[in-house]
Amino acid sequence: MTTTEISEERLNKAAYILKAVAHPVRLAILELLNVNEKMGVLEICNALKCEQSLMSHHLINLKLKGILGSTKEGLNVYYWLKEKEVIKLIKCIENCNCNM
Amino acid sequence: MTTTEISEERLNKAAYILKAVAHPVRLAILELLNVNEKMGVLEICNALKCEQSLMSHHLINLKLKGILGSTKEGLNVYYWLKEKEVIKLIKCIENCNCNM
DNA sequence: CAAATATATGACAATATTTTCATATATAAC
DNA sequence: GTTATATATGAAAATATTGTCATATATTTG
Repeated sequence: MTTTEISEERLNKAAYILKAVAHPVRLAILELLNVNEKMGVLEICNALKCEQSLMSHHLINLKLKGILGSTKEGLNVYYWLKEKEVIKLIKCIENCNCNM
Repeated sequence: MTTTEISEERLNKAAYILKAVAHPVRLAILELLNVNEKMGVLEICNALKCEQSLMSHHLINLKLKGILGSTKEGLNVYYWLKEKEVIKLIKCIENCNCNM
């Protein structure tokens, strides 16, 4: 295995995780769960004005990548921010002097 | 203008910039230009084994968003990393405990 | 000016992501 | 068990991104 291969794999992984985060609704989920510790799906839907099924897709996407955790309690499923590190990505972007 | 609107705009912008970065070749460009100060297009193509036209598209994408700068000197166009802050995004992702 | 070189552009195809919708599943309440 | 509620799932449509190719433009060299 060459150094280039390792590096390529590393960049693939980084891009894969960055892609998961690079969506306005998913960023909003992260900020919400950074503030709120633990929230049910409908709670998140209401807070972000996003339809339930679409929200499920987003939440499962983030969970799959280890960014969120979830637990079922009765009828509700609660999600939380497992990988707090990702909040720094948003802070970092906001420090940038980039154009829209 | 409500707080929610401002926040939505802010998240749209953050997602937009994160998307620009969330690609293995574009991440590689950033790392290369973080180390190299200033590079011509063909130099970058060769270093990253990427076809010229595709590389132009990537470079122009990053430049459009203010992440890279460029200057023409004779036949060559040199690109550099204008927004060094974005390198922190990669570092940040590498500190995360996320899954592929 | 013709030829060579470096880069950009634009249209299009290929592929991936996002959204929607209908429905499935699981649990709780009656 | 029937009904109501919360969430997940999967297919398909809508949309966006990525990659390819042919060619345009600009500059230099002979």
